Amino acid sequence: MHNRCMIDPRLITLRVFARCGTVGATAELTGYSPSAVSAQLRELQRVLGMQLLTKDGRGVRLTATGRFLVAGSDTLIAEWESLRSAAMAAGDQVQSRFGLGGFSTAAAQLLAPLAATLRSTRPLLEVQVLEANPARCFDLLVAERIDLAVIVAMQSDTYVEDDPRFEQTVLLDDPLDVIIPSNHPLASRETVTLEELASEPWITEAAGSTYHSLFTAAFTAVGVTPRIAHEAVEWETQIAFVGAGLGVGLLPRLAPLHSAENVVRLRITGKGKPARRIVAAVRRGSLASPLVQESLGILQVRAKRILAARPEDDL
Amino acid sequence: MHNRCMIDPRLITLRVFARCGTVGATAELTGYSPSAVSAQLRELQRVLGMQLLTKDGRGVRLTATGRFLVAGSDTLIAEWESLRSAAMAAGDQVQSRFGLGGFSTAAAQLLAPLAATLRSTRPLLEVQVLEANPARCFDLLVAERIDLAVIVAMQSDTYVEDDPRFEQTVLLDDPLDVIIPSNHPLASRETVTLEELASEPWITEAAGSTYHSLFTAAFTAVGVTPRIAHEAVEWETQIAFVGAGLGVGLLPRLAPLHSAENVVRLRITGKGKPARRIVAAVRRGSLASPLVQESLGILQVRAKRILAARPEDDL
DNA sequence: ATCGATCATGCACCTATTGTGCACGGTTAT
DNA sequence: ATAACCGTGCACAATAGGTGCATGATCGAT
Repeated sequence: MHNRCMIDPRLITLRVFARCGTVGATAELTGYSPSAVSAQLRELQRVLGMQLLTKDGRGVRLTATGRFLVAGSDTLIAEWESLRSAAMAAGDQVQSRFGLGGFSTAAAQLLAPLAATLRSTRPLLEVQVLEANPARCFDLLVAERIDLAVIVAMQSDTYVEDDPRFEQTVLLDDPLDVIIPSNHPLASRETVTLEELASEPWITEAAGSTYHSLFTAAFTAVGVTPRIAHEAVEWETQIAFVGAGLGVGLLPRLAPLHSAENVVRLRITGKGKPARRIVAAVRRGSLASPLVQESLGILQVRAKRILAARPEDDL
Repeated sequence: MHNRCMIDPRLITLRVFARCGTVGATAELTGYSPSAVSAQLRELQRVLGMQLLTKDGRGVRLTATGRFLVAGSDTLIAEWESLRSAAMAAGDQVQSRFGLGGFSTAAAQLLAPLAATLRSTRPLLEVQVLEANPARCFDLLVAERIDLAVIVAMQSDTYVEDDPRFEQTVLLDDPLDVIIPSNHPLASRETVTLEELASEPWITEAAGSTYHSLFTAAFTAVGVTPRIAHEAVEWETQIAFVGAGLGVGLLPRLAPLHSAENVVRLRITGKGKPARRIVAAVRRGSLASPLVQESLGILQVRAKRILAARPEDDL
């Protein structure tokens, strides 16, 4: 289970620490115990002869040298990933472990089939799927726990498109639909605009969550300020709220609506066509790896099939 | 004493193996036992999931994948050295170990003072000097046993100026003199040309040795084919041979002639002014390291002082 | 062909690196 | 003041990783 990476695991630990800021969180993310993380970082400083950490309140903080090292290590990691991938591709070799990460519907609709396919085409490959939210997926990528993540990219999210640590591939744009109670005046319509629903009570996720920013982005695009009446965490909960007549909500096309008979799904028309973008992310440099290539191919096919299954859709 | 490097030591071992071709030689060079090297390479293949070695007769040989990996790892190592050096420089940090390598007179005249200076300016730095011939110095650099080498560069040698693994700095050009018996007809002269000594019996090192190629290069430059009468390994032996009237020889200016009273040293004039070029070599990327910078500075000063001590010389 | 030399590797054994679990001291929030 | 949190040191345990020797395989020389 240990280092499949050529870079000293302690440096990886330092990188994870740089992301989450505390020894405890680093331990949780890497799978080590807090004392192990502490010892690793101490050893790293001793071996390199650098002071990387300083006491800061009840925690520790990276020194300037530490930040410098972490920042510079990005290209180092990418270089290694690139080399490893190229060597795997050049030698027609097989790797033994492959970690996947993803979030909710993405995981269900894309990762599960991918894992199943890989399991059949490469019987002796050990595939592991971890469900985690996008932010954690990136952490897991950094921590080398997973090799590929399928995540939802926000337009206005903290993650930047050109992070030197990752490479991303767009899989598909999943449009957001509106779900309203079946006894709603607009329930017989095929399509609506967000403006028409401006005065409705909305149901969304808690502020700060992954989908809340998607929600607000959709409305700011059309210049409407929605009234948020309720908050739900799971899609199922939100659907139940809508079914109970508490309000209306946004639901990605990929999220199934099977169990709710008193809720209808309407497509959104107008200038603001909100969508969530589903992308695959890998560590920078690993794109050339045969397994990553194959996986991306499978995901692309799956995405195309999903798009094709839609009746007559906007591109 | 172990990994001061962030790159997996097993990859370093693989790189050393790529240079010397046998497990035994790799073990000797890295300081491990043969079984350890064997186990390391086996582990490396298991972890990476690549077949890097193949049986070849009674030995093993790199596969195409293995060669690819080794070739690509050059930039990876350089990248790390560069990062480490930059971090050291940025953070005003000190490293604890510093390995020097060099050859014969170079070691004596340049490395010894350097080591002494470093020992005084950085008391808690552990300086280690290894005497080794140029080829082995490069091996030791690859094996991370030393960090800086002072070696003699041949014009027509196997090492290439732009090896992606090393960076080299010219320290000084050390001209070759002629040594002849003091009862020789030309002994009263100040200078001679190689043409004048074309028919003399020459004393040099065995073919294939470091200085033999320097020797032949000097003569091919003036279009003369010398008659090699005797072979000697040490300068002292050669000088003794000349003193005994067995022939004449070439001697670098830096090699001292103190103990021989019946031998005279003559400068060479004419179009072919043979010289050996003394250069400092480090792993590519480590030039930015404060210690390397300081060391190179000290060496340059020392080289300049040596040049200045010469009466009136060719540039 | 035979013998010896050379080379890689497996095995038994040992060392020491490295991880865990728990307790402790310092720091912040209530 | 008390409680919660964070990082670290320590005893102990696991295991990765080392050595030394014996073994098998191959090549060169007599």
